[in-house]
Amino acid sequence: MTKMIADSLFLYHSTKGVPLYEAVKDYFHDKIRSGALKPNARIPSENEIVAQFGVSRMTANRALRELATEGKIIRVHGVGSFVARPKPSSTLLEVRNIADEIRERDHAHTVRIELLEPCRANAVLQEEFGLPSGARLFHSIMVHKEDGAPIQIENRYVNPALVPDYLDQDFTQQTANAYLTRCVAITRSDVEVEAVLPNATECQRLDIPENEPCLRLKRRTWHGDDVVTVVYALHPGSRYRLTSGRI
Amino acid sequence: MTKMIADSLFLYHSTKGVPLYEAVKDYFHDKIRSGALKPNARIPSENEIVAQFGVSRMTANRALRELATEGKIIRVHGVGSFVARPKPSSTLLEVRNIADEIRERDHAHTVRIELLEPCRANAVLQEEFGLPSGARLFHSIMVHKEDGAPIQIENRYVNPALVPDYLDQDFTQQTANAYLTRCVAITRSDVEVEAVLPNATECQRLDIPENEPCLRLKRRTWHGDDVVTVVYALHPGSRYRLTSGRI
DNA sequence: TGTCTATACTTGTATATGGAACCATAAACT
DNA sequence: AGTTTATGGTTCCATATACAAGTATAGACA
Repeated sequence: MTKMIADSLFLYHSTKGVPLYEAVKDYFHDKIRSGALKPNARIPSENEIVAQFGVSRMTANRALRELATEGKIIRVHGVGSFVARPKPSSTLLEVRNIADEIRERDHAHTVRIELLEPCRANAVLQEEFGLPSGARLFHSIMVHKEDGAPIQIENRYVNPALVPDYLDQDFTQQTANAYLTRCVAITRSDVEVEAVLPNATECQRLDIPENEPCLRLKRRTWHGDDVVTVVYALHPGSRYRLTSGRI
Repeated sequence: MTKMIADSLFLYHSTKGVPLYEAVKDYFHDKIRSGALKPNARIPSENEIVAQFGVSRMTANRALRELATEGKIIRVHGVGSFVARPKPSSTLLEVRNIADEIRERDHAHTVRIELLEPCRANAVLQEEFGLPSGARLFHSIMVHKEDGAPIQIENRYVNPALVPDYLDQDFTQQTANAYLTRCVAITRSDVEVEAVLPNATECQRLDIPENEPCLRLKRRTWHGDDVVTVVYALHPGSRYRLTSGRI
């Protein structure tokens, strides 16, 4: 009677090229997805898998271990393995580089540099960078365009200690983002998104009417414990939208 | 002379409770993070690790294999293992359940049900659900409040084929989101975020002035190939902000 | 009845061993 | 010179084996 089960495993493994441990993984993963194994249901122990499928315990172990790290099942030392509850529906939104996004749509990306100069940190920037009062920073303002239409005001502050040559770059050839990521390794970053009304200058730069709402992204990037850059990106609501790829 | 290297591994392993393969992982992970091993640099082969650290090849294998699945290194069959290039900076934004978010801030979450009835799909909804023209749907509108202040209008459409009892629920006890995720397993979802100006009704429901910009999230959730629900969530820009936890 | 103990079963780790598949390079051959 | 063939190194997979450590349960004991 172990024959039937072994056969269904064989289905997964018959197409050669699939490792045995993958076949075992897929076997249980399918049972979970189809609902045949419901949340909290018990998964056969490693030794039971050995007996039923005729594989070694180490390959059973690898199959279950990887299912666990993928969040499909939960393993409890000394007790057993159980189907994990599906994650509470939270969706991940990928905030991407504007230039890449535009190019991927096969549109033309151009940038206009409005400002590129040193400056001093005000109270807010001190807080963001975690730097002492009046610290020196670099400041740039650029307008990104998609097929000629302004789509983002990039208002960026840069830590000169980490990127001393920032002001000398030609950002029409290489976006600030690209330069910075090549210059220093990014270890962490965070983002905030909100809806705001732009001021007069911003309206003019984005070529939009006075009361058009905008998406404002604030993104901080870190190298170790140091903030590399803080960028405020302002997008006109009519021409831009954040999208989750998938998942 | 292998002694020195073995000693530095011993540092990681000396604190008992750390498995050997973890110690090996940490050893190389630290070298990568510190910059001692730069991108594309070669990592010792499994056999070299065996010789240098005196561990078995399988534990060296597990260490490197896990580093690879974590994206720290890249392994090439028949060639060797190499330090991976750090990911281009794209950040993930987690879009969460509004009620959970509020409760996590230790604030009071209340909801007011404005509408709960069957309806027919218009052209847009047909498209979203992938249903035939004039299909039946359920429609609900609720206003979520944080400590009494309106913070979200949840405008939701539900596929009756998957959730036939939607209209009979008491959504003051359990949010629609919670009910749906308990009812049917969510296999996929996507989100879009944009900035918009609310209309008069929405302003009144959110208790905000006419020209306050709002964040509008559209979220579709799937069960297999079927759309379970489409929800439009409208947040006042002054009281809400999307935030990335970390990563 | 309540408490301790032995036992069996579980996952977790570590080793030794073997073969397959893949790649680069050197050597042999045309 | 150009092509083919060995060869040594690499990752990858699978097995057999052993012990450690956690958990639950049955049974002995007070």
